[in-house]
Amino acid sequence: MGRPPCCDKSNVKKGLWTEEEDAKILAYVAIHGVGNWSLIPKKAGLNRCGKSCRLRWTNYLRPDLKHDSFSPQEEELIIECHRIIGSRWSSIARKLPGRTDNDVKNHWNTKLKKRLMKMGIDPVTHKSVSQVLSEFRNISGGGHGNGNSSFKTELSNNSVLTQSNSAWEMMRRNTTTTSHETYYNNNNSPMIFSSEFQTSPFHFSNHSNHLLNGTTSSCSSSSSSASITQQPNQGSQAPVTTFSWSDYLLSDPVLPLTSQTQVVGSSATSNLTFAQNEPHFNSQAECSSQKIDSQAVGTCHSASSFVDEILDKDQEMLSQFPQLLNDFDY
DNA sequence: AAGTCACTCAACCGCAGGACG
DNA sequence: GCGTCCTGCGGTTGAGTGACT
Repeated sequence: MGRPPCCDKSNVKKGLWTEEEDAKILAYVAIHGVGNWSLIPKKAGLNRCGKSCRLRWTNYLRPDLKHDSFSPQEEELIIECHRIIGSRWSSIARKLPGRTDNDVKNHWNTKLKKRLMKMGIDPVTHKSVSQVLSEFRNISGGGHGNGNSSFKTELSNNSVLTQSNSAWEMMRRNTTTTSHETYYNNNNSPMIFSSEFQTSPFHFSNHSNHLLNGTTSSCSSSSSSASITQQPNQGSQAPVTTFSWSDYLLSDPVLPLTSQTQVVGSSATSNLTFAQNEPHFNSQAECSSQKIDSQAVGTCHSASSFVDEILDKDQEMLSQFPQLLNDFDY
């Protein structure tokens, strides 16, 4: 037995709103404020579903909304947030004053997604197409020939995102603090996250400008705009371990921490700057988001061999199928 | 000028979760 | 604990519009 409809849909108007209807809502809200949207249509004299009224208000009539086009800074923030947390539009919209989740979602679907595709970046994973294809080939080929198939599967399943989601929620809950929060993955690696990202201006890298200008950078360097800061060596080399996808799921924060991987928001200039204390981390231009993600979720050193393999296969594919990327059609 | 296509964006839909009695 | 109501959310749809043929 399904839930009853919120209103009698046969007797309510649907479709575009008229100026008169807008005026009624605005007049009602100006006097009574928002709340209990199911009653507002009746009280405001509207033949609309309450849900529709709420949507009209939140997406269009709210006085704090911007109705101009998205700025390059806003676009960059959307792309970066999407890379981190995926299609959680309401969370992304909260980073953009005056924008609604609907605005952000529409802008992503109509502009930003296509822009990334044109640049050869998979808009879902934010990895280069060649990387995605390479991973797909490894997965569909059963991962034979190496011992890291579980790790590959993990990558394709966005467990990085799983962690980042948790980071994001933490960020959302701490809108005023500038302290660093720490949480842990299943390797018991503390991940330090700066909630300052909440309020600070966005940091633009050269790559960001490439994104915004629609120019194409090399695939292997084009998929992340997060600044990668190499920190000085901080202790011993990370141990080499065997990965499985579950190793990258966020664990209960109350579990003890033993290892040292950190994702740190830089305190001064950048909201989305990740720093690694992994001693072998390198931030060369060839470092793809794959590499960044790998390191963000575990021990860089352990992941790097896999990443190197990916990049090698990338080169191999390019040499074998030079037209592949140019001809790739979404 | 007319028809077609592609794009944008407002609006809808259904589900999930919280609040409350 | 359960049912109901309300709100929030993400995915999807379709009307409107401009570009193109």
